[in-house]
Amino acid sequence: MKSKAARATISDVAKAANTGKTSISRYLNGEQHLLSDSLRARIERAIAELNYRPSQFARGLKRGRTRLIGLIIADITNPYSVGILSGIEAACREKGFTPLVCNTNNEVDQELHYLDLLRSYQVEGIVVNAVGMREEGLNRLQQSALPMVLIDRKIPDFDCDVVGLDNIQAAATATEHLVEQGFEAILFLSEPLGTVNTRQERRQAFQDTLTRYPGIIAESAEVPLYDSDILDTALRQFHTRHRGMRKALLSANGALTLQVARSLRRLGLNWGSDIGLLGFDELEWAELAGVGITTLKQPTWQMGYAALEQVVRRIEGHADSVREQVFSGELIIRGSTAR
Amino acid sequence: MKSKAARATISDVAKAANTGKTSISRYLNGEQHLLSDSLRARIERAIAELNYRPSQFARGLKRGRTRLIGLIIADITNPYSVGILSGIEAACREKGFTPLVCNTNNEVDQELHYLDLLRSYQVEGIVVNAVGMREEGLNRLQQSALPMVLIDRKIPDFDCDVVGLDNIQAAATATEHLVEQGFEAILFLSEPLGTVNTRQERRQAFQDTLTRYPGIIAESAEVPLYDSDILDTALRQFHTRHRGMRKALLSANGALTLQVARSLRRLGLNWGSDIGLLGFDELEWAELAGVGITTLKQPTWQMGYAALEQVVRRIEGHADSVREQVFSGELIIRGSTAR
DNA sequence: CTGTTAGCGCCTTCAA
DNA sequence: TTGAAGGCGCTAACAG
Repeated sequence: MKSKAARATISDVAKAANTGKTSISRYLNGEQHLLSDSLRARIERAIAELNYRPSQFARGLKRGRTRLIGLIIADITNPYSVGILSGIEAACREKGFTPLVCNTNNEVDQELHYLDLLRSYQVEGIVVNAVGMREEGLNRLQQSALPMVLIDRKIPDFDCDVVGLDNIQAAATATEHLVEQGFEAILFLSEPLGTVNTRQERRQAFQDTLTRYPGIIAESAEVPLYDSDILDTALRQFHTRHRGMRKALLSANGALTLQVARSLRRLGLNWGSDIGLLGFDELEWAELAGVGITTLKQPTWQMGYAALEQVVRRIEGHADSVREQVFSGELIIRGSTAR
Repeated sequence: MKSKAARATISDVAKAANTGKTSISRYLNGEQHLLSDSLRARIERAIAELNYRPSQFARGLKRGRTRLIGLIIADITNPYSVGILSGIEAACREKGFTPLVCNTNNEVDQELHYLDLLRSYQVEGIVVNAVGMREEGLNRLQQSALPMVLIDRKIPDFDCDVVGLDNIQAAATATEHLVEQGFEAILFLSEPLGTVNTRQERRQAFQDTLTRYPGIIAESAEVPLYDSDILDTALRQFHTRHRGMRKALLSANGALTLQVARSLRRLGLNWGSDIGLLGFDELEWAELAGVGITTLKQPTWQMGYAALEQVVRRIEGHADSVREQVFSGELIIRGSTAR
């Protein structure tokens, strides 16, 4: 009975199977057809007996293949990110990779720290869910010639595979729904646009759509996520400015929708009756909040899965031109946009 | 401008700094005081120029210290887990470890799969939110005398550090709150108890507490998380069985609370007015759901942090007897338990 | 203070 | 069909 902590090595197995390391290595690497039946049987027994597992570290060192994939997630707390993560995880499992999850907590220096970290662990590829990420970190990424896929948003001036939502279509769908429901003034709410293409595209599509409906008032505001005063003020003013009209809010992401709902509560406004509300990103509690909140659901799991597939494709040497995969959103209608 | 993919190695740096590898290694490992100023300066320059980062793989191979910690999370989708993860992450960052996150999706074989995986990456310790670790997994774990800390629940017949909630106190607090609010019949809802000590303890404490209030009806039910029929039936029957009484539900975890709220919606019952509702685990949307849902909040972040601290302590050789760390819950009162 | 050397566990020629 | 030998990048004696 081997009770010492020392992990069995390939040599131990070789000895136990009464053969050389090479054969063990072959056995481990799918070249079993090269081995005689008896040898293979011996090897199998030895491995089982010693409870042997090859060291990924030694392997990685030797072949440069670590089977590790780095994930940079801006905010693990965000349900959007969790959906993505979940899809990536599943895909990793299927493809034989292991994700190294890094939560940057929306902080730039964490981001830099983690980029170094991922490099030092020699990840074979990176998936970046850039929600909230800023320029500096992204620039840093460009330098490493590592297979990389962006999720949700692009990096300005940097060609790279992207997996994201069809923002134009989604925002148009959402806006048109509000129009159909008879809202006369609509406020588009987003976190500060910055250089985030996702936010820009959504707002642009919102505005473009409403130019086709000249009777309808289109406004937009940029609000920081965690400043409730600013948000309260924006909403209150919008509400009083258009007294007597049917008004609606269009929130550009799920985290923001939560804040908006809280703000409406504070202001004593009810979505559905006093004001319309539609938010990007599905929320598990959307149906439970008052009369329900209409959402535009992103297929996050699929997007995560697709992103990982794409990095793996790159890792395996696919050198096609940059690929942009775009998924469709789905409108889930609830009470907050009822007539 | 070095644009080739080849990462710089310690030898490259040595060459560039016109010295030997040893000095570089010393520089990297905090033995800088052993180096002359000029040499140190040369090394610094070389490292910066080559953008060199030591390979954790080579290091791990050599020293057996991978600085990797495995996390086994039962369900990454659960906000509880996310809170834990977040605390672990922060602690890892502080202590210089990197988490390898594995989501078992509540499946026992995933758990086994990941245990092997973590072993092959030679993690130095693991933190486990166990799903159903039995015999097989246990044996493997015990053999590999790997530092390990459990979160939330224990594993039957397995001595191991644990970090969890003070279930007795928490359940008592919750139950007493319901009593104080004048509820006359209370239904304790939990996923099937199985061998999960957490669930058992909560229910036990619920029952024990109510024996002190003989006038109050105590019932309990075990419902699978994703079978809405069973849940609907349980709730409907409980409701009709005690017509005319003030009734309340006590849900044993956050994921379940969500299902309960949905079920109440389907049944047309309003929490707060038709029936009381109190759930373990804080929910970000708790205040937005109708009149609000009273919750018993667990300090998840702190629990994750503490768990990681404990593994690290073990990794560093602390051989104290098994340690059980227990955190207090906090009751957050909202409309669902109002008089 | 600095450099040389011998592996860590594994894969990969190359030779038998 | 099998095995021996060398080296991946790094650290840790051991010498200078």
